[in-house]
Amino acid sequence: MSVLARAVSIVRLFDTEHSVLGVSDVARGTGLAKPTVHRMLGELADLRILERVGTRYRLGLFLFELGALVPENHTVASIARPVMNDLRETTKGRIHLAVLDGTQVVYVEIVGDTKAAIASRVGGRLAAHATGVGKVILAHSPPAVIDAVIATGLPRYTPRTLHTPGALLRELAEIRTEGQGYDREESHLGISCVAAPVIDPAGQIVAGLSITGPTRMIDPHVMGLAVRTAARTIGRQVRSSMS
Amino acid sequence: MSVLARAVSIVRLFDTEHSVLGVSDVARGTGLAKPTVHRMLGELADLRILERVGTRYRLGLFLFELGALVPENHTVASIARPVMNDLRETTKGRIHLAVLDGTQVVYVEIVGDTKAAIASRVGGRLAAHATGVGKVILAHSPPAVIDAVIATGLPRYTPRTLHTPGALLRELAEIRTEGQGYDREESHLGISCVAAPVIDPAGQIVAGLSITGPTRMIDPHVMGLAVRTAARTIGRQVRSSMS
DNA sequence: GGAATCGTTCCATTGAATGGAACGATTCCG
DNA sequence: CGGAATCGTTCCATTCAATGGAACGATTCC
Repeated sequence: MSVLARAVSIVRLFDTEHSVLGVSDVARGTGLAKPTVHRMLGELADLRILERVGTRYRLGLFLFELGALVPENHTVASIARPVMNDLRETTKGRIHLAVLDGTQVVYVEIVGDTKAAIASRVGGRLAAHATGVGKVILAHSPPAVIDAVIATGLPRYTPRTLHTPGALLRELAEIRTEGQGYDREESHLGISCVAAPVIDPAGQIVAGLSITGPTRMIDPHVMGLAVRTAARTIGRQVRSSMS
Repeated sequence: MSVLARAVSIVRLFDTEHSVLGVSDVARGTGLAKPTVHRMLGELADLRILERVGTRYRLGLFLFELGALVPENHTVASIARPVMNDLRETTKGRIHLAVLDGTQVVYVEIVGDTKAAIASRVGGRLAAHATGVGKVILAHSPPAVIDAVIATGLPRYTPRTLHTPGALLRELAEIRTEGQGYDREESHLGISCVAAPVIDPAGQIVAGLSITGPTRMIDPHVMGLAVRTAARTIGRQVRSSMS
């Protein structure tokens, strides 16, 4: 196993539930020997990837700086933020911007009350087939991308999650026709959204944008036009290549 | 030189001006042999730290996900955002939240028009002594921290930058007395700010908060109270340990 | 107060990593 | 348009960065 792979396996252990870890925690989590972990944690701290706190470690500021430079954040999210703020003001919903990564979506920006019952988190991931933003992205993706999602077995998150290939493919066709998609309590019970695709001037799907909230507060007919308009505004300003 | 150090030297080459780089670019930038760079870039791509685009590379989404978990972002910035939004609404300024890292401040959140003449960027750095947020943090830091800043030689960024130890120390004493600090065109000509310290319930300085804008739009007397109040609100909600 | 677990150090051994040489592919420029 | 320059890529003999068992003192737990 390479040194880089070992280092990444260490860094991956840190998450919202485990923000500070010690040598033995990491040795157990990675299966690496304690002296190896000890030496590697020290080196990651020297490189500012981790930060030492007493005898334990946490993720370091350098990762935040690098994260700020990743094109999805530096370019797409930066362009989207003002439009998302406007959408938030007019709809009072929680506005999500997400990109596809493999078979999951990663939330690159969220505007609105983060303490609500909705579990999404900037940097967090959810299965694409179970989210509105994910389904609008899939609707504009090549067949190989859709096949990969279907190959995950389409696990259910609520009883309303689409879990058969037929149901998903019909839904995607409908999204293409209508220009917008929905999460009808498919990722969380009680939570719904209206979503639209963010498409760049070259015609490439870049992200999904959605208005999310408690089901009783989401009016698809009224909000669909708003989110599609906002998605268009964002798409027009995103260059084809996130470089 | 260790493998991790080499990998970090590669990743450090990517910035706002160089978002996509090739094998030879990286070999020149790091001094590493091309086969070494080629193999390492491939491995960083496999680990999702970088992403391959044609025959070149860019920073990968995994770094964004890690960046979202860094406590300064996940905890401090998340707590601060709603208050910063309010401050933005009432003052029309650009609101900065920054933490100290060594002798520089790193901007962990910025609310307001990012296209303005102000060069700050989330994830970006500036010398602490030349910024309002930096000086309010220094005013509440141990002497060793201040000494380290003085040891940098206090470079000037504009003719108004405080560049002698005496001037800086007097300014820090005044900030302690008054409870707020200023950037009087010290980092950029034509740009000023009013700043206040974010102090947690344990009495520890955590961050600096500021209202920033063209000098003519910054009224210290009126805005000082607002930013100090906002900083207090944020400080009260931040736990002592960012864990 | 003793057992369990922590973090830390040492160093003989190992295999991951290196980079010069060479190659085909692509771009540049006269 | 063709040759030079530069690109990315592959090979593999050689090297030294990295490993982890053993052992230790420190700290925590019961």
